[in-house]
Formats: sequence, structure tokens, C-alpha cells
Amino acid sequence: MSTAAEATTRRRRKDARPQELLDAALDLFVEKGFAATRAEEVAQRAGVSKGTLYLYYPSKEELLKAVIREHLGSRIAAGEAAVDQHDGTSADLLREVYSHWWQAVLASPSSGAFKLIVSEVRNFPELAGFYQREVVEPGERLIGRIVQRGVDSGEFEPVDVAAAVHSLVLPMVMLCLHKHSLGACVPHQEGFDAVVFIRQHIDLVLRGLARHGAPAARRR
Amino acid sequence: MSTAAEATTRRRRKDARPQELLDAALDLFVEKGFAATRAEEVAQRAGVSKGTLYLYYPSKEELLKAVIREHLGSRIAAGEAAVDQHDGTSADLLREVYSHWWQAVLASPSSGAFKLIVSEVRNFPELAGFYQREVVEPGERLIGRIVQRGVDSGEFEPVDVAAAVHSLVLPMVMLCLHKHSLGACVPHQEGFDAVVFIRQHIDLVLRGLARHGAPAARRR
Amino acid sequence: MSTAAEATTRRRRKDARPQELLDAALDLFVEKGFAATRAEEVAQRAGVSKGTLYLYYPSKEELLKAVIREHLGSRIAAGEAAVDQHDGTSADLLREVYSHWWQAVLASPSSGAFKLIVSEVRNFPELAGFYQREVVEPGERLIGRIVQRGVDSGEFEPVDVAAAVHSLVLPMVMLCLHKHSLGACVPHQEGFDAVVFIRQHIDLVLRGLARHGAPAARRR
Amino acid sequence: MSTAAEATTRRRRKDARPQELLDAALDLFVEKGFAATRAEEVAQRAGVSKGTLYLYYPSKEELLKAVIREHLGSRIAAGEAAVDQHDGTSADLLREVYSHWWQAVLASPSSGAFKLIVSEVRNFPELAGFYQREVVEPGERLIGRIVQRGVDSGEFEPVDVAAAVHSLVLPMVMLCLHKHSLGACVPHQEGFDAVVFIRQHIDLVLRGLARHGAPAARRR
DNA sequence: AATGAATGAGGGTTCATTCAT
DNA sequence: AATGAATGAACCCTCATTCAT
Repeated sequence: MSTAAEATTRRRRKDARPQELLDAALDLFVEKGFAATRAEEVAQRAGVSKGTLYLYYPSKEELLKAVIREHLGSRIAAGEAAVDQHDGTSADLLREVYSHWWQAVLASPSSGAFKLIVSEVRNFPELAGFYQREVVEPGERLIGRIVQRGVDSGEFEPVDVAAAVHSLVLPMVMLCLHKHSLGACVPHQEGFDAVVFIRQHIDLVLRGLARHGAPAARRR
Repeated sequence: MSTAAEATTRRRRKDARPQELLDAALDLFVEKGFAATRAEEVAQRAGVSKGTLYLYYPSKEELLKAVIREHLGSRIAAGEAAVDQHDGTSADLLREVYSHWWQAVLASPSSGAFKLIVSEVRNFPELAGFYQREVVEPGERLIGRIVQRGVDSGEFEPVDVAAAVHSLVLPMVMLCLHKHSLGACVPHQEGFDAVVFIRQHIDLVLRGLARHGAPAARRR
Repeated sequence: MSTAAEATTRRRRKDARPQELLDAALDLFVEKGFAATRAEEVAQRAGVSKGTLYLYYPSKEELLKAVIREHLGSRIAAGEAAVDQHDGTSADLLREVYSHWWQAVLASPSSGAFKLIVSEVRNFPELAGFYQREVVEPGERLIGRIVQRGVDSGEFEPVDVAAAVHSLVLPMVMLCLHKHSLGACVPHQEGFDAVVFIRQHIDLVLRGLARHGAPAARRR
Repeated sequence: MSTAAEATTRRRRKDARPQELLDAALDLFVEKGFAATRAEEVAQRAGVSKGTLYLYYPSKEELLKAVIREHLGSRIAAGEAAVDQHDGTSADLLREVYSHWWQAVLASPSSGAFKLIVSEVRNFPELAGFYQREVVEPGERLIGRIVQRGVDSGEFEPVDVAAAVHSLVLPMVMLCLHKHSLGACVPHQEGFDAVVFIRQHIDLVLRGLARHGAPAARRR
């Protein structure tokens, strides 16, 4: 093996470590909570020893913050573009962009990060500002723009936009929390499918938003 | 003070101990999480010594379970009666039962118990069954009955009742969680009032449920 | 046993703990150094468990500081009074006050505290100010007063007082250090007796200080 | 640079490694103590990596011993020759040999080795024999010979030679210790100059040793 | 020879729980 | 019943040492 290849092999492992540790940490922090997760467990799940964890993250707390940053760092940008380009109805826009996005989040490990925020903010108040800035505000702004667009075009009733946004978003977040709390404990309720529910919820809200006299939101 | 009076005072305090401990434990478990809360802190906040805590609860874990039992033990019965007796529209019934009830929950310390469930179920799976049995099922049954009533009477569209229930309930639970996580950390968002939102959310959902051709849900 | 007696028994142990811990800590810190001494060793030598140490001192470092404070806290006051009251020659005063004092120090566990200072000041610079203030300055001032008194009375040559003080004091401190370093490792050098040396050293220095033409310092 | 020159450079660096490591180790061990110094710090200060340290010394402890050997290995030989050749007064000899030698020691990094001995002998008793054999005994023998020479020649009082040697030597060792402990922490005491003190101390002791009737030790 | 990633034993500190008073 | 001193298992983190590259 050449020196370059050697270095590469070693490098490859080293480069992969932080991600492996973050993945392990997310799983365990979400499952057991930060305080109840031992640093060594995280290391073991990542396939390294206790000491190695500390080569990459200076403390368990910094590891938590890195996990949060990774999974809740701004991901809204893509959505913004979609909103700008869309030229159909606001109802379609919401159904497309929004329900797809939440399905993806729910299916991804990032869904657990919401539980982490809920469980740990009060112990690590720095997280509050980060979450507010990176998730809450851009998220509400994005959905708010869509709703406002519908109101402006006469497609929706002139509702309180912020409230409508909450009606749309809160159940989605709750689905994420549920997935990693009760949902992981009880046998799946027959007949409940989160993905189906997302669509149903949007439909219901869209019917609530629809302007009287305007055509009702189409069922697909 | 007479000896009898002293005895009475002491007795009263003694009788109050378990409740004081539960109150202190709820506060702290909700704020910091179960694992990050020290048994001694709970005792101190309840005004007793560490040892005394263990006279009333055999372990920190049992204390957690008692807290959960206290705050999430069946409270739905009252609602059931209201449903049976009501003879107005289902929309009114929903607004009444539901908005009053959630306002009460949100304002009470019990709101914190939802955060406890979300944060701790996976560490104490016994809680899952309890919560499912005592809260989820009766709660969904209650709201479900009201929605079904509206569908049956032709007041509501023939929607998927379970989905509508989730659309109604999930944001409420999320409000409880928010109150004890982010909401306790960031300065109150101007213009956001949970109680107002509850009404707005019901109105929105009721508009979504309303049968075409039927009169729209009245704004109050 | 009466309640008072009970309390007393328990209290007695509790009151004695800090001193027992300080004694154990002094021994071990002096012998092995601060960093090489384990907190648990200190606890064991004091006859308690690891956790108990932390009921009395919040950290190993605070334990070190308490040890230093205990053994190097101002003890010079007594000497001051003796100097004020003495009305014999300065040579006699020095022999009496000073050699007695150093014999006492050398025989006591406090002698080890000098080794602690030498070994640990650079890691705990707060100790420097304390030692300077509580030991170096009052000590040098005291001895300096005696020497100055002799110079003023014509008993001693008009020497550099500060230098003479160092000539007197440095070997004494060195004896303390030696006792707890080399002196604890090699078989006692035959013929070397620290107490005898203290007197010999004073005599030598006094002969060096003595004014020409004045009667030489008497040998005792 | 030619390959040959490169090889030379590398060789030169490689040859210098052990010395660079010893220098770094002395500095750090003296400053922070052996136990509180990390092997990696030593390597870093010597400009090599952690692993390289272990190519030259099999353990941190062996590094300590090498440091001690380097700085306290027999250096007294030069002094012995000076004593043999000297034909002036013993006082002059003492001043010359001794004051020069100690000034050199105090100014050199070797002064720190005394602190190392004091701090670490009890953890590494092998050091005790080495120090006794290489430093204490030859040093005391050398100074002792000079004093004895003065006594024999009638220049000095017939004092206890061993005691006089201690009176001469202990303050010097103490100066070395001071330099690397308190002296490194507190702002330099105004008016204190170790080199001046060395001369003052010799003068004082020589006056104490001087035979009555014999000419007093000259001030230089 | 040199590096530095990896290891894991070890040590400081915390805290649930016990129990003598 | 109430206390709080004491315990020791457990956990976070460090660092001497190893070894693949």
C-alpha cells in the first residue's frame, strides 16, 4: 500500500467518525434522554471506545449540541424556492411542498431531534435560541407565506395567518414527538398511518381555510 | 397552642406530605427531566429532608409513577357526562367541552405531565400502557363521539373520525409540551396566546368539518 | 440514650471529620504530592468512604487549600508578644524565640506544609499570596525586628537586616523540606540531628553578626 | 538542498531529540510537578509528537529519571580540582568556589532539578540514593574539605564542620527551590537579589567562622 | 523514524439509597 | 416519623501507552 493510500484509509475512518458518533448519539439521546445516556454507550454504538468519543467532541454536552445542529440546522431554504416558483393554487402548494416535507422529516432520524428539543431545552437554554432561529421562525415564515398567498389571491378566507400556521404545524411536530415516545412503545394502532394523516389534516385545514363561494379545496 | 392543636397541625402537615412531594416532583421532573432531577431537590422543594422522601415513596422511579398517575389518571369522566347531556349542535358541544377542558389542563400543572410522558416513556415502558389506557383512549373516544355525533346528524361532512380527532387533539397536546419546553425559555412571542389559539383552531377545524350546504360554524 | 446524647454522639463524629480529613490529606499530599494522591486514599486514611470526603470539602483542590490554611495560617502572633516583652540581649532573644519555634514546627505535621507550598504553588497560584501574606511577611518582619533591635543596641554589626534574616530562615525552611523529602527516604545520617543543627546555625550566625569589640555571643 | 544535506539536517535534529525532550521535560516537571505534567505536553514543547517521545524514553517515569540524571549527575569534580590547587585563604577559596558555583547553578536550568528531587523523591525512592551519592555527599565533602582546611590552618574556629557545611549549603538549595516555586509566582521582592544574597550569606558565615584574634573575613 | 488515532484503566465527583440517631 | 450523615456504584472525562500507517 502506498503512503497515500495508507493515509487515505486512516483518513477515511477518521473522517467518518464524527458522523458515526452523531448518529449513535441521536439515537440514544432521543431514546433515553440526554442525562440517562452514558457517553460510553454512545461510543460503543458508534463502534469506538469511550476515549475516542472525546477525541471528536469535548464533552457530552457539546455532542448534544452538535446533534441538534446537524438535524435542525436550516433546511427550510429548499422550501422557500419551491414557494417562489409555484404557480398553481395555494392549496396545491401546501399539499405538495408541505406534506412531502413532513413525510420526509418524519421518516428521517431528524424527527427525533424535535423530541430532543422538547426534552432538553430547559436544561440547555442555548438550544432555545438556536431552535427558534433555525426552525421555528423560518418554518413559520415559510408556511405563513403560503397561507398569506392564498388569502391574498382570494383562495382562502382572510384568517389569522399565524394561527392557521400553528394549526398546520403543531400536529406535524407532535407526530414527530409521538414517533419517538409513545409510538415507539405501544403496538402500532391499527388503522393509524402518519403519512395518511398528514394528508387528511391538510385537507381538513384547507377546507377550513377555503373561501365561501370559492370552489372547495379538491380532494385528490 | 394546645397539645391537641399541635398534634392536629402536625397531622395536617403529615397528611399533606405526599401531595407536597408530588407537586415538587412534578415541577422538577417536568423542568429538568427525571434523570437530571436529584431526589434531594425534590425533598427540599417540598420542605422535607432527603430521608423523608423515602418514607413516602420507595424510590425515585416510584415517585415518577405516582406523579404520572396523579396527573393523568382518568379525568375524562366529566366530559362524558357533558356529551350525553348536550342537546345543541355538535360544533357547540365541541367548543364547550373541548376548549374549556384544554384551557383548564393548559393552565394546570397537569400540562407538564404530557412532557413527562413524552420524555420518559421509553425509559419506563409501563407508563405507555397507563397513558394509552387512561388518557389517549378515553380522550380520543370522547372527542370521537362528538365528531361522530355531528357526522350522524348531518352537521359535519362524513370525514374520517379518527383523523379529525387527531387534528383536534394533537395541537392541544403540543401546546402543553411547548409551555414546558421552548415556551419556558424564549420570551413570549408577542401576539401568541394559547387560549386564543385554542378557539381559533377549533373554529378552523369546525369550518373544515362543516357540511356543504349546512350553515357554517358560527363564530362566537 | 437521651436525644441530646444521641445528637452529641453523632455530632461528635461529624465535628471531628474535617480535622481527620485534613490530617489525612496533609500526610498524603506531603508524601505523594497533590496530583498523585487520590481523593479516595485521603478518605480511606481518614476512615471514611470516598463520598464522605465530599460532604466536607467540595473538591480535592479545596481540601488542599484548607490544609494549607490550617497549617500556615498566621501563627506568628505569639512570637511578636515575646519580642515586645523581652529585655535581655537580642542574641538570647533569637535563640529562645526562634529556635524554640522552629523546633516546634519541625516536630509538628505543619513542617510538611512547606513542602506542599514549594511543590504546589505554581499549580495553585492563589497559594502564593496566602503564603507570602501569612508566613513570609510576618515571619521576616518578626525576625527582622529582632535583628534590627540588636543592630540598634550596638550588639550586632550594622548588617543588611533582610539578608541576615534570610541567612537565619532559609536553612530552617530547608530542614522542613528535607524532613519530608530526602530525609524520609535515606537512613538517617548518623551524627545529624536537626535540633542540634538549629542551635549550631544560630550560634554561627550570631557570631557573624556580633559587633567587633562587643562581647561575642555566648555559647550556652 | 541536496539529499546529503537533508540527511545531515535530519540527523542533526534526530540527534538533538533526546536533549530537546529532556529540556522540555525538565521545564514542565519543575513547573507543574511530575504527576500533573502530561507526556504529550512534553512532546509538544520539544516539537515532536506524542509517539516520538516513546521512541526515546520507554515511559514518563524513565524520562523523569533521565532528567534527574542529566542535571544532577556528578558536577563536583571541577570544584575538587580548584580546592586542590588553591593556595590562598580558605575564606577566599570558599567565596570563589562556592559563590561562583552556586551562581552558575542558580542561573542554569539545573536549579529546577532540586525542586524535582524535593517534590518527587518520595514517589521514586531510587532517586534518593542517586541524589545522595551524586550530589549531597560529594557536595558536602567538597565544602567540608574547605572548611576543614580553614580550621586546620587556624583561619577558622574549630567548629563542627558538618554543621557549618549545612549552614553554608542549605540556603543555597533553598534559593534554587524558591526560584521555581514562590519566586516564580509573586512579583520579585524589591531589593532581593539572590546573587547578592549569596555573597552576603558567605560573608556572614565567614565572620561567624573567623578565629578570634585572626583577621576578620574581608568584605570584598 | 515519526505520527496521531485509538484504547481503556484510572480518578474526581455525584447522587440514589440506607440507617443510626 | 424525621433527619441527614454515610455509603459506594456509576458516570464523566483524562491521559499514559500502543500500534497501524
